[in-house]
Amino acid sequence: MRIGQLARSVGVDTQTIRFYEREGLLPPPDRQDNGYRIYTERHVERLAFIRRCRILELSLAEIHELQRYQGAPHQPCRAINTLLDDQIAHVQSQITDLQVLEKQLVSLRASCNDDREIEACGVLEGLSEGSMQ
Amino acid sequence: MRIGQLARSVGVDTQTIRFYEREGLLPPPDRQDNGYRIYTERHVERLAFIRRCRILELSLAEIHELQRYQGAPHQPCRAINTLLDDQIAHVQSQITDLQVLEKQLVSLRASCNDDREIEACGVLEGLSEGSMQ
DNA sequence: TAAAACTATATAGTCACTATAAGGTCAATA
DNA sequence: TATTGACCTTATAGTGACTATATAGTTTTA
Repeated sequence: MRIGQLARSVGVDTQTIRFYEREGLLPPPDRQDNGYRIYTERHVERLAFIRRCRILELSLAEIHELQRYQGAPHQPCRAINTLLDDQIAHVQSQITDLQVLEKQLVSLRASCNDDREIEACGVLEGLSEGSMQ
Repeated sequence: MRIGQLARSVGVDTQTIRFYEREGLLPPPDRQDNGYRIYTERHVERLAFIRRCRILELSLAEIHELQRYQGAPHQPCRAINTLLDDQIAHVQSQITDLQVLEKQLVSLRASCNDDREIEACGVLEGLSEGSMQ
């Protein structure tokens, strides 16, 4: 299949596919005489793998790492689980940070309604005078 | 004061200060004969305002917008509150997304322990076979 | 036959910095 | 006096994961 069909079947842009190839995440496929890339089922699977990892917000470097593990099937899988544990910890800390941020924003928002002049706006005041922790 | 002292007093890098100046967020200060920037208390306040906004994850464009409002003190402050409401909504949706992500990661992680070979690793299997929703 | 849909490469833009290079200025010290 | 070190200047490139644009060649469809 050509790049457009691969793109549609996995749900990514053709540009993204070429980008993954340049980055070494997707092996360079054979070419037709006219230079068009021709992909196989293997490529579909490989690209789908990448996308699933991206949905889980693994970085391209981490995906690269996972691909290296795939090439060494008889090694222990501890490193894979560590990678995932790190990602879980990272996501959890992001959630915590955002919850703090939300509280700050909501509290700032509560300091004003919509019927004032900017001069008297509690929000701008709060931001200007550093009444944040 | 010079750029280093401003940087220390607000807790940013000198590069970041010059960057904000280039971006139009911080007004260009006067210069000494040797070309060094000299800052006033006004600049300290202005920079601190920017940093407080950044802590709340407002974009530089949004901070720019807030600064424009500061120059029009007799306009209604509805737009400011809308900006904040949008930011709150954005943060809340990020939190929701990350919570879904965390569930997926934890569930994937539960499919393996550390004592297998990569070939049998439940994590890699889960990622490869698309057993995700 | 001509238009449309597709493919190719190369290059620049996004965001908010951060890093690096290459150099000028100033005060204190050897 | 020479030099070290801390500070300042500008310009340019890099980060991550794409996304957009420009330009051109090819295939398919009307």
